[in-house]
Amino acid sequence: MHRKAPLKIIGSNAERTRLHNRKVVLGHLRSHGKLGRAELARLTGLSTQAMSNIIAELEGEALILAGERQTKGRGLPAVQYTLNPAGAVALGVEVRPNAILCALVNFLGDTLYTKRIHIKSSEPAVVLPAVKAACDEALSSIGKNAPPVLGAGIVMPGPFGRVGLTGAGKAELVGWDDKDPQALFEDVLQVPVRVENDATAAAIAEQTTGSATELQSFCFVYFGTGLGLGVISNGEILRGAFGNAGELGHVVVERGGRLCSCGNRGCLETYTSRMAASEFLQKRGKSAESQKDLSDLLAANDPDLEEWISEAADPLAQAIGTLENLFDPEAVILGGAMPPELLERLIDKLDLIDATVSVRADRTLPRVVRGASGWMTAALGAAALIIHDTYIPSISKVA
Amino acid sequence: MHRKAPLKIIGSNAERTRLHNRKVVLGHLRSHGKLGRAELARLTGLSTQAMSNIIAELEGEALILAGERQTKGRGLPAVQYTLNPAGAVALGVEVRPNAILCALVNFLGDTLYTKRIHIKSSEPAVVLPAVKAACDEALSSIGKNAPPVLGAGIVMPGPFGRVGLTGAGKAELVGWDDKDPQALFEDVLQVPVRVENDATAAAIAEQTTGSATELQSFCFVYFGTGLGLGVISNGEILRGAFGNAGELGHVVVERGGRLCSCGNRGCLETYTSRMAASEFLQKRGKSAESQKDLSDLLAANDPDLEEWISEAADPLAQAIGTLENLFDPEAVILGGAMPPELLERLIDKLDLIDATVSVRADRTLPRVVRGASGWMTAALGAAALIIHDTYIPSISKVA
DNA sequence: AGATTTAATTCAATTAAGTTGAATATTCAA
DNA sequence: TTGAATATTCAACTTAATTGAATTAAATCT
Repeated sequence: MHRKAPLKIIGSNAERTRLHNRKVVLGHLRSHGKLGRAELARLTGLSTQAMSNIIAELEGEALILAGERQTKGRGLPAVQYTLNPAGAVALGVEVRPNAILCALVNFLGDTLYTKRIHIKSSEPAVVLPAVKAACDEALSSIGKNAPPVLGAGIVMPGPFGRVGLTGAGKAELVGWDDKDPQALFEDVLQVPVRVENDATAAAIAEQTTGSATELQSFCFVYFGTGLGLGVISNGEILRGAFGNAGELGHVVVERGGRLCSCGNRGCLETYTSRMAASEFLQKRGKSAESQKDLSDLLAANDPDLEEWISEAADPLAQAIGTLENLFDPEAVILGGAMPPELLERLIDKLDLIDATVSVRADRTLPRVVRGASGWMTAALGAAALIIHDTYIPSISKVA
Repeated sequence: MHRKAPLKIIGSNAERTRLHNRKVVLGHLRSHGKLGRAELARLTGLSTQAMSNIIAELEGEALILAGERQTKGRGLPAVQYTLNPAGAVALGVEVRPNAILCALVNFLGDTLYTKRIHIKSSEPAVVLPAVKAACDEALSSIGKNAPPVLGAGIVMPGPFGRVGLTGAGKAELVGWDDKDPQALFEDVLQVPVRVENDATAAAIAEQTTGSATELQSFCFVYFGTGLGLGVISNGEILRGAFGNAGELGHVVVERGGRLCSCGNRGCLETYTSRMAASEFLQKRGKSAESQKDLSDLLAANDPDLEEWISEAADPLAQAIGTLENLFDPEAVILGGAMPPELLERLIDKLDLIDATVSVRADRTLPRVVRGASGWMTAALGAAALIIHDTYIPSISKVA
């Protein structure tokens, strides 16, 4: 993940074809809810016979469930298949300098279990066993005959690799510098592991269970410690060459503006982020370290918080304009570790740029919508990422 | 292209598998130059026998050429295969309001023919026959027993669809509003057609024959009428939901800055673009409408042009920082319809932001490099896009 | 109500394109 | 000169698709 692996382009054979087709079927079932074999055959461009075989295989593994026959006009009513929520589970873990957040989700991405564990050090020797224990507990929470574990998604603070953007107010993990987190976690957990950044994971959660289930292209602005961005474009995750794409917090919105901890001036995250809010409020003698603090202030119509929101909205609106022009998303979603009401207020205050490629006559969605938020967002997203991988073939899309 | 087509995710069968594998083989041959069957089998994860069959097929179609056996240590020396430059050709067309630029390239993307044709109107009824005639002439220029034509890439001014970013100094084509250019061109030319925006096409040209042949992820800043951006991320073209991604010219770099024709203030293209340069120089009583004018002024060390370059470099540097943080590319490439020397000067003047995710200890490439430039860039890129499609499977990448 | 049409699904046979293992050719190294 | 290493081909086999005919059940027609 943090080293640049020259991407291997490989050939296909019968086995990989079947694997691909299984994913294609699961993906269609996810987005349509329920479908019959014949309909699936049409959607996928495969023969009904092939579809029957694939369906039989998936049903045999309990990944899908046969439902009632549904009559739709003439002809034999089609047996409707749906994803089996209990067909599989996935683990999600967010590693922070002083805590581990662990989540378990079912095959639809719905939350089954969450837990927060305090850690004294973020070194691998401490983190790895703690994560192992947390995952074991999560799995035992759902009883003995648990469904297969598809894997574990791990969220760690980026950016990855030795980049000139460290100490940027980032919650750095010590002791992980020259380690390969994926290999280490895979070794300890004994399931397939994927490591991602928080914003991307949260974006996938949004697509799996949140407000982006219908979207193929969107930008997810993630309020974490800093300000991250997860981009899904035509169904694909945008990672960049080194997995560091989406460093929205350090996009300059004001030349020569506020000094940022990264050394530059005018970074978005000095205006619009949890950190920016708490610093602003601290100057007014108010503490707003936790989400609850912010919620309370907002509920009390605190004028200082209102003032911060107004102040933060402009740079954010400008940045959103940039995202629209560069990524041409269907919508921009705001989420993460901020109280939902605060995000709503922020969205209300946005004075969006009125000429970007996203200003279209035929829009159905608002340009900016609120997404899922809360402290577990990233961990749940990490788990959703694993589910996502079982739906999304790394393949043949046809316009 | 300009309507949002819900992307179809389809299954695979034996036929599609072979098609995929052919592309995989061609792609490896393109990036490695020459390879033997066994090596190709290893790279693609296929059996040597399967590779032999695929190679035989491709050789039969004259898309690849068998070369000398090459000894590499022990064992039977492997027959080296290369792409056959004369194996196929592709057409590229750029449609502008008053001209059509037509190009023909060989299977490696090398230029075989270029031509500029003046048109009186940009309406379909005028453009379509003119393009047809231009393409016919291009093809007849290479003689009677010409290789197969893979298709035609068409570059037309974006943005596509009815967006709120029109009249943005854009060279608009009249009469194309509710038309489907792809279908129209396919109908007239009788070959597969792809429609793209100029910046993306130019980016692909850069990857096929320019300075990005080794890159999987890069941003191509295209100086056209305005300022465009083509993004290739992990080998995939970033298009956005409606094909309008990369509208770099209207990214705001200065809040409340210069008034742009789009109605906003502070758009990058009001500072850094051909338009901006000619306006600047016009105020100083100098004309710089053509590339030649700019070349001449630069050769003469014109102080006004130097001043413009200095002035244009800062906003551009800031925008490049944004691109780095959002896309995490291997490099940012500057190219398009600007004299190469001017691009060099501009790059020299760039005072890049010194803390972005692209600032890495282990960089091998400069953060910003100059790419191909010239008036034909977009048309050649359109043709390169067709070549690109025959190399790039829409598929299974494995990290 | 009974016949006909339509659509979903399965059955049986076929086919495309891969894999596997043995055989052959060519070179390097001892 | 002989044996090991590597590339390639030959022949047999396997996987997972396709095709066309048969079966089932609902909707519509007479």
